[in-house]
Amino acid sequence: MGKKISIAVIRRLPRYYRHLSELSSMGITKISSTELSKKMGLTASQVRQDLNCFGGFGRQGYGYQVESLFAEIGAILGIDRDYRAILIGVGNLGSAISRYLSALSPFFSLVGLFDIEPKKTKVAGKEILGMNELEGFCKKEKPQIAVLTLPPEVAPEVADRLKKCGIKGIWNFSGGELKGDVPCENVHLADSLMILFYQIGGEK
Amino acid sequence: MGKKISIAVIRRLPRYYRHLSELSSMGITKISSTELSKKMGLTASQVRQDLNCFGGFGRQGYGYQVESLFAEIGAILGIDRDYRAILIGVGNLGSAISRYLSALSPFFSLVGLFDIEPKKTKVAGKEILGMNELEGFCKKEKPQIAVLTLPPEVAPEVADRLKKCGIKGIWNFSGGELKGDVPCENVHLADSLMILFYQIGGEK
DNA sequence: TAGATTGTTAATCGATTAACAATC
DNA sequence: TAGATTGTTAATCGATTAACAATC
Repeated sequence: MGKKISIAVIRRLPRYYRHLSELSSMGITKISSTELSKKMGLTASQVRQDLNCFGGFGRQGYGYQVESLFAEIGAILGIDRDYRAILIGVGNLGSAISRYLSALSPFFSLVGLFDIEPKKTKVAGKEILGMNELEGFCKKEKPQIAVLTLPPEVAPEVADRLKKCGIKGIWNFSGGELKGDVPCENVHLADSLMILFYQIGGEK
Repeated sequence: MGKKISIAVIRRLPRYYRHLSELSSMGITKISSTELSKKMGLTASQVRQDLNCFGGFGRQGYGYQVESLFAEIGAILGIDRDYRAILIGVGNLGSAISRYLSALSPFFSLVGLFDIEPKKTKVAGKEILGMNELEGFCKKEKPQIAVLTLPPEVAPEVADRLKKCGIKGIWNFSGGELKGDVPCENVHLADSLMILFYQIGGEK
């Protein structure tokens, strides 16, 4: 019904969320689009356009209430709901991300860890299951999110299995690209590092 | 002199690099803009526009030579040069990234690890130095890149010190935003996860 | 009321797509 | 040569910025 929200706007939402959180913890209760835009390195116009995609959160002649805007953006992003996730590929990166996610509890629950070779040692207090247990586990535990910290060669195949398991979103660290209709956020570390190389290289 | 390359194009370069690498390892020697665009989910026009920002790499009536295009893009990104880096903040994520970077050797050298509390245990075969040794170390070892895997509160202050140490680029995992003129690539894990939440929430 | 600042429409800018002449 | 496909210019689309009327 309403006009579609562009991906560019969505990608700015977590930044708004972060800056509003900071303002809030500094005890600031109201902010104008101009002040917020300066803090964030945007134009005031853009701030107002962005926020108005979702509704009139401000008050003319006054500005925006920090606390309520923060809550609104959190709700739009869907921070509040309780997410359940599994992680597949418990190598170096997988272990680190596991601990990172475990620390987000109770808003976020990492309910299972999987690896091609199940290990005796626990990570983030959880045992590591073998890939053959994936389908059974998902049937029982119903995670919505799968974190892929595994090699790019196997990512597409695992993604297919996950789709059949009812996974609703993939956080992909594999470095490969996943096609298919399951929503996916890619964290391409190698790409990011290459872009840094380019930037260092100079503007040419 | 030539027209400036847009950031949108730059961000696609690592993807081209990745796909060309794959084609190359499959033994494919030539590819047309149409074929490459299909593989990557772009338009053929865009592929030609992108590549032409840097020069006429193709041949009319034929297409692009996979191997040489791969090499060209690598050179544009600056993959070849030998980078030296330090990493600051050897927690879970820092340890994992250290090991990731160590595996890139010899094209990339992680020469030093730092933490507020220097530890006895080595990570990725390297000892962990205290922050007071930062300036001296940089003077001697001349790293160009600093990887920040530390809390957002301290990131700006550390970034300032790094600038004075002659650091040319920052790979920032802190979750905070760095202002200043040192080129910086941000890996915002929390932001990425929130965007996944939004996508799962549905299109509205 | 007067001043401030939003919400929203219009103008501008830049990036993507389409078209086609050049040429291998 | 005829066919294919690039390089490049022109057209379109979408996102950002500017402007201003609405209103707190």
